Amino acid sequence: MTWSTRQIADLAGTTVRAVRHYHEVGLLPEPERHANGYKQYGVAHLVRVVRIKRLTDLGFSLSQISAMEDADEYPEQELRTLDAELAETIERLQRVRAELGTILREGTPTDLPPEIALATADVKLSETERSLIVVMTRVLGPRGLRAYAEMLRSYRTPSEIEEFDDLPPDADEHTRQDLAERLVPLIRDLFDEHPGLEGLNADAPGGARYAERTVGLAIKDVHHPAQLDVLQRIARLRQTP
Amino acid sequence: MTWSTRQIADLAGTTVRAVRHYHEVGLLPEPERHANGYKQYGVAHLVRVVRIKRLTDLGFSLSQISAMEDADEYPEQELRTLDAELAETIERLQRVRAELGTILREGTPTDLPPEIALATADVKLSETERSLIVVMTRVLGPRGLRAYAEMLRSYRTPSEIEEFDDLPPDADEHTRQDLAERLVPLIRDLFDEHPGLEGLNADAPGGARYAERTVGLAIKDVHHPAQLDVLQRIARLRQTP
DNA sequence: TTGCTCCTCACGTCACGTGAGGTGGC
DNA sequence: TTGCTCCTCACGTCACGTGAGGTGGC
Repeated sequence: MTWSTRQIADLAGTTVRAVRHYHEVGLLPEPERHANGYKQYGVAHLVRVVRIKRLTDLGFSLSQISAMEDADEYPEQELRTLDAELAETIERLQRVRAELGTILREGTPTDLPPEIALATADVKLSETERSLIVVMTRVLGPRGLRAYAEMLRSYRTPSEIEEFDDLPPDADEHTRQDLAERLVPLIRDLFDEHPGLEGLNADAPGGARYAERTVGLAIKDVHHPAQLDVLQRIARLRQTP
Repeated sequence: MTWSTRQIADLAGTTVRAVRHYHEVGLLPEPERHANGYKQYGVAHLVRVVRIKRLTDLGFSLSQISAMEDADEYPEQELRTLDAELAETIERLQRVRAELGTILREGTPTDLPPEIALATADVKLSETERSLIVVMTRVLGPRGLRAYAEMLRSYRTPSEIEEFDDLPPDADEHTRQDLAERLVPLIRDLFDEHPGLEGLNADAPGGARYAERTVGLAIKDVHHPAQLDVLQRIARLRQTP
């Protein structure tokens, strides 16, 4: 008598499968059956399913609900914990929305962290530059990142860097030495204009050495031998003025 | 050369298992391997994992990310859709929090819908009464529910109803008739004081007939034959004044 | 016989988590 | 030999969704 599975599901505002699932996990006792094997639910079952539905809608897990039924006292602690979790989730989602807002307003790329993305909003960068920026964002500390972003804000790829990026792998020594010599002053200017670049990796989370090694590996990975040779020449030129 | 699985995972701020999962679903190409079978990731892989991490943190699913990589144009539509979904989620969670707030402030039970829970906040009810209220909340429409809640607000279980709830299953005819006769005027008063009770199920979502049948079944379920006999006597008494 | 409702397996979903069992270089 | 890191299965998580295949009464 009374109700079939579909009927309590509809009455409780849930699905047939959910009701069966509550049987499976032991949250809802199985009712008696009709001669043909059909389940027959009563008011007590409906009350339980409605309760489960209410609590899952609030955000409780089935095992929490199960524990609360067992405890059988007013679940104040659980309610407060859930409320705090919801507050945290809401805050996180609001931060995400704020970020989505900037992305949509500024048309910033989706693959860089917010600050850096904003700093590079109206800067054209090569693939290589973008890749190395990503690596930087992963090894720098907050202060280093800010200094780096500040530098990027006024950065415009010089034609010499374009030359460097497009350097043929078989470029002869003269070409490489010449390019190195023309790059050195640019780098000097960059450091002069942005003193923050000096101690860039001072607050790197993994340590300055780790940051340095990581960026070094990245640089080796994205450049071919001729380009690496130019970089070595630059290093030598900067050491012996 | 360059990085092991653990190393890109750490650099990207994710887990080794996540990186492997991205291989499994085809979001991340497998890198070359060292002689011993160890994977060797490069900058391109790191950039990709960081991008995936950013997008999943924003709330995109892996298949959405996959589709966005294929499309390769600025995913404005997707960003807007996600933003709208987040706005909706936030609103829902805020409603839930508001409800949790009332529950915590008023100490209302967690198994009744908000309005009704408030209406019955300082009313002592028997198990049977509570069960039938739950059933009512599932069959009434919004207007019916409001009228019902309004009635409950001033409801105090009369001693005759307590008698009815505690009626022994083998109560003799005289007892049952006497109880029925004493209950009739109470019910009349209830309807007189709350005219809204008249068309209670007029806006029931499943139809008035369905609501009536459902509540009828519920009443049959929670009472024993002696009690049902009293209810029949009441019905007869009310029809022939 | 056809439709409709109910039933019980049992695999699928999503983004990984978590061992189990084995290998390679110090 | 012991520790550490890496590897590949492969099952587990959570709350159900979704068929597959079969039954019972009109």
